[in-house]
Amino acid sequence: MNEEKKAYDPKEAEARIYPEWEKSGLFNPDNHPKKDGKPFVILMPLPNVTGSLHMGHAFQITLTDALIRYRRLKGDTVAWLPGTDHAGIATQNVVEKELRKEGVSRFDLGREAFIARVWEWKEKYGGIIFGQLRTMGASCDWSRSRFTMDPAYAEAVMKAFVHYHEKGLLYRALRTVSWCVRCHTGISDLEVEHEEKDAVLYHIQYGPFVVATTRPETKFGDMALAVNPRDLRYADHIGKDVEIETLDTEGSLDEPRKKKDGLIVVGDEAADIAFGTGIIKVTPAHDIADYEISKRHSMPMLQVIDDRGKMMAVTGKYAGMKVAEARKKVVDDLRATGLLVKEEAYRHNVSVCSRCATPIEPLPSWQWFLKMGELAREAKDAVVTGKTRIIPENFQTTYFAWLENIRDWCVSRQLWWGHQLPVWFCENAQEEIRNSKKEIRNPNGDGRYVVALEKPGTCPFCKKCAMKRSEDVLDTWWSSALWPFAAMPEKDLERFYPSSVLITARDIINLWVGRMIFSGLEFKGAVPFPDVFIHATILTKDGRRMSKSLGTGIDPLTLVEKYGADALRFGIAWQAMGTQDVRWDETAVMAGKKFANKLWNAARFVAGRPGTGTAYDEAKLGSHDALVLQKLAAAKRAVEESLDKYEFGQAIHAAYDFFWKEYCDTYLEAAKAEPSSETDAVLRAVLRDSLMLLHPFMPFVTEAIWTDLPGTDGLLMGASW
RNA sequence: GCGCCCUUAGCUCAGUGGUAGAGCGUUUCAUUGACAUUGAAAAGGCCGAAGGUUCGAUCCCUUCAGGGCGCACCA
Repeated sequence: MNEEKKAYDPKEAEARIYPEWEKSGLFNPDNHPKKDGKPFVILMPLPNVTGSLHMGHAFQITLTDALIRYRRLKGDTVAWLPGTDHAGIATQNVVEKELRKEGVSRFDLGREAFIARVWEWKEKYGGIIFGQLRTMGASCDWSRSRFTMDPAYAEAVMKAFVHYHEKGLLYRALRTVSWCVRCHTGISDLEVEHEEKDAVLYHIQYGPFVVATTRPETKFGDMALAVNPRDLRYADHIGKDVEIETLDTEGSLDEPRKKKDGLIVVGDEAADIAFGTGIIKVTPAHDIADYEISKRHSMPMLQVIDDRGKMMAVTGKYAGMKVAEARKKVVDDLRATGLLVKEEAYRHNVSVCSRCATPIEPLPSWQWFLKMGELAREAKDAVVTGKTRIIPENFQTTYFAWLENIRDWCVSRQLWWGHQLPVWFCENAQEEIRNSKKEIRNPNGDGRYVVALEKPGTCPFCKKCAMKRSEDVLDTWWSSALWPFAAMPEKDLERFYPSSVLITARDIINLWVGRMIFSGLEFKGAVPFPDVFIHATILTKDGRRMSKSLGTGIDPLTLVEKYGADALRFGIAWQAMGTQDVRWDETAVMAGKKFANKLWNAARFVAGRPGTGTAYDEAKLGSHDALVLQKLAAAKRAVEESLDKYEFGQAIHAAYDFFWKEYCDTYLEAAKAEPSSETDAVLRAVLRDSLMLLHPFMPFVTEAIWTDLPGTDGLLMGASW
């Protein structure tokens, strides 16, 4: 320690110490002196390869590393397993955006070249976040890092697909699904978000009835009208055709005309007597609820909007218009022909793509679905029976709500970046479809395919074609669901599965945690972790969400630059009290910087005392000495108890209070007044233990002091609690 | 719409069935002595509102107000 340096210099220490830790090999449990302890394993929630460190990561890394370092000191065999997620849609979007700047689309490049481009991008930027995690002091076992598209990982992904297919849980179907016209893919229910927006509820004349709808432009795909069977106003019409007047799609855009048509009236509980006029126009191709009604009544469907969000040929003169434009025109024409009865201002939830916020366009398409019934039941049971605890408990509600209303998981995506499905189609069958007159939008719409890890040698259907691989890829969450075990060597699997606790954010409880739970049960016969700790979300000081697009984000790296990594970690842990959202307060980080300095200077004082090299004799202790030792023991207990309950804030408050008040302000001052060699020895011993108490939260400064403290050898991170 | 959570000092948050706590901020005093990134002290709160239970409530119950979140196929 440099005697002349009165202030702690985090930059110098951090730059020096992290490489020392890495060089020591202690991050890897196999090199750790305590490699035969009880395994303590944490799976890192996979950052996207598109990612760079944000406050959410910083929060999670701080808490996880605190626990990891604590358990390592306590003598467990600790493994914190890092990795990155290929993040299908997110990454594809980023690279497409980059291409757009060059004036090219992915279609200009073609699939192969585009994927090569994404890989290039991944190689260049995919590891950036790991460097940032190092800056934060994360003590991960980098030697065990995995990427969800590593060859071994890809193999596990493919095997899981084949497994579910053989078990009859995976099937292919033509369904109206949530579709993003911008990302150009179907997405799952969990990737749909709802935004409250102002809209207009149009009341439209349908023969003798009036129907209220927010989407008049889909009327060309109407297959029926639905009323509630208990609705006395309409009950007599159920099962009957009604003649209606509707817009004529022929002719010129300038001359709106009416024509006669017929629609059947069905009785269905989905129709809410109290809403609108109580009548639904059933448009199975463009509304998921309507699709479900259509299934119950065996109706056909007619697609009128295409996968780019444009009106299709069947809409005649409206063909080619974008949805918004078509809506406006259709409303004008309805008004001109007298079919528009009323317009009503209406505030409702609009479904948007969670990736790009584009309004969802429900469309019929061929997709693969994983049957959720049995898997969901098992996933629920795991939490009900306590095999996995969700902490805090009230997040169980989120989990159960999802599992109880769950629909089959749409796992296929019409993207290029991702795990291509191990599905092989008969080319001749596809050719037939292309030549047939039937309107089948997806050329994969034929049943002649094989699900297999390897491409079949001969086509079992036509015996001559080469067979063509499905162009779809898997939902990115399919591969992350396998994270607790995929591509893990057998030797590691024995020790590291199941892991000890998962520390993650609440927005992926269902997207990720739930899916890991049923995948773990399915493939390993055991839940992947006994505890799931859901940490708080960090908000801005005025209570808004931190978001890049709103410009409300705070960059943790800037804070590290300004105050040091320990200070940031301190500030985060200090505020991690309950699980209530945290309104970010930078003064806690400043307090952390001051505290690091306090530690540093206390150590300088102790180093300057003559008697610190020896052990103290308990018999010779004075009352101050005994008291500080007693307070230390209490603080130690408080830290242990708090960390065992994932109460990080409470833990660091206890350590802070002890060190600043009891040790520095009280004991150290008393030691100045009545110096003795026993006191010097106690000063040293208590400092040593304090460093250990604080190391999980402030690893750099404690390590820096430890190295120079008499009576310690090796690194603090490898020491014993 | 249903469900969950929050409301305590100027700010961000702890906390307990029985004189209210921390960090930061504010005020006063101390200064070459580990640290001014300091020490000592002080000011500052009818613990969101109204009822109820209780000998007693900031804490338990009910209702209300404000804020947040989750879920939902109201067209």
